[in-house]
Amino acid sequence: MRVLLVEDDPRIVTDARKALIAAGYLVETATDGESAWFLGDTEDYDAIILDLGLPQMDGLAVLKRWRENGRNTPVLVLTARGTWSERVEGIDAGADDYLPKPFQIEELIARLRAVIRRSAGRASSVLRIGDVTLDERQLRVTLRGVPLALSPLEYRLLAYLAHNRGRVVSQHELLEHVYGQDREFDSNALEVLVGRLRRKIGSDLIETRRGFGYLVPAPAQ
Amino acid sequence: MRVLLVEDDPRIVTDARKALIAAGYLVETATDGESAWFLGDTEDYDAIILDLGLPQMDGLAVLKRWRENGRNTPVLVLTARGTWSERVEGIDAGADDYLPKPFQIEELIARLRAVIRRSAGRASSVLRIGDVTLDERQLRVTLRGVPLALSPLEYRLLAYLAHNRGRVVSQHELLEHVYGQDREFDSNALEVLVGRLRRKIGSDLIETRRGFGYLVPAPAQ
DNA sequence: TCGCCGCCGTCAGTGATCTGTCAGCTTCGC
DNA sequence: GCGAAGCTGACAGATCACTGACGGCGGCGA
Repeated sequence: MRVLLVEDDPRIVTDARKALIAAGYLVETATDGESAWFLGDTEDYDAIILDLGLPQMDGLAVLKRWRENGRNTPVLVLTARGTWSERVEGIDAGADDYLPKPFQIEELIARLRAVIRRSAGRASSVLRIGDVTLDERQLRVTLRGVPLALSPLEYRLLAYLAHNRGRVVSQHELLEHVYGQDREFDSNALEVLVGRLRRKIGSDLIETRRGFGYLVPAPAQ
Repeated sequence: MRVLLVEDDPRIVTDARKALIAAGYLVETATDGESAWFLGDTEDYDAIILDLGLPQMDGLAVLKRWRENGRNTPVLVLTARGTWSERVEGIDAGADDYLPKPFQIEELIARLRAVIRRSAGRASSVLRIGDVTLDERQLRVTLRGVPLALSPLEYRLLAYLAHNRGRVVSQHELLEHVYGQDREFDSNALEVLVGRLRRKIGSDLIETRRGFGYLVPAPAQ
């Protein structure tokens, strides 16, 4: 975990740095707004600890510029200024958490952990099967980067097979999971569906195990 | 954005409710712990504002029971009790933020915005979606810099989709968060609303995932 | 109090898409 | 080579979402 500490008070820098390193973080520091902005904009940190009272460029301005540039590195704001309007501004500028000075170093570290943990929860789940990418949040399927238009049933079929990659899935099981409970077996609807899906994603991704079901092979190791 | 306000002081309820509605939120209220717990456990809110001093069941107990049931709706805790230990208890019970009484209504709203934003993993309170800018602080929506006049429902719809950018949101979920408890499922009101919103913001911002719902695509990386 | 206006739900029509069925064909295992 | 299993193209009914029109309702100013 790599952390940028932006603070101009040397005493706080020394103390916080020591504690952060002891807590297992890789710490880099900036002591003025200009260099803080540059580092935060060009380097990739897991979190930034930002003091609002800075020489050269106000911390709030730094934060706003990062956010305007689309940087969403989690930022923990430190401030001595306790009025509510300042706090509102800090919050609205895009701070992820807020810690008034003076603070216990333990609380700083606890909040930093929390901020990083929250930001880690944002990762989206994307499955890759050969040339096909399946983004479950966006319900988006791409083939070599080209978006595919799958129907709801086709999507569900693919998603189920992808989740059970490396295992042969029976037609019966597929019917249950793709269509739900009330499904008749005396139809070839599923076979038709598989065919339509194959035409879109490439016919080699889904293998047929005659008499048993279908299979998306596990990646070769 | 749908918010549950749990508070027994009628004065605060009235004031806060008015301000929250003016800020574009869909507000539902509970005045005692029992009903608060029930609503928070059964309905889906984007955030909950919870007063700790409540009749029937202590706010802290309510919060703990939600968390024990796996509910992780962001909770903003209000309390008159300002001691350090109470605050720690609130945080330990699973509060996402903490606001001591008395408070300015502006700070309440700013913190609410922040809590919702963080739960969505978003950094800034100004959302940009293509040519459209949504400033939640000012309740302003612009298209290429030109202010747009959105109705309350259109605003809530856009805000909810924008907050859930990159995720497909079902019609059912949208009805809940835009219309609240008194929602009807056998109507195409939502489709009409989407159509009206699209006419104002441009028809390509909100994608339809037939059979699944709507989506504001994540920014291209 | 009246009338205007904006908001918003309803409804019906439309086009597009989805999907089950069927018939005929291919493939596979034996 | 045979039969069963699976595949495919064509078709049509069902479903879904979009749109324009209409009108009820409430707020607001005269």
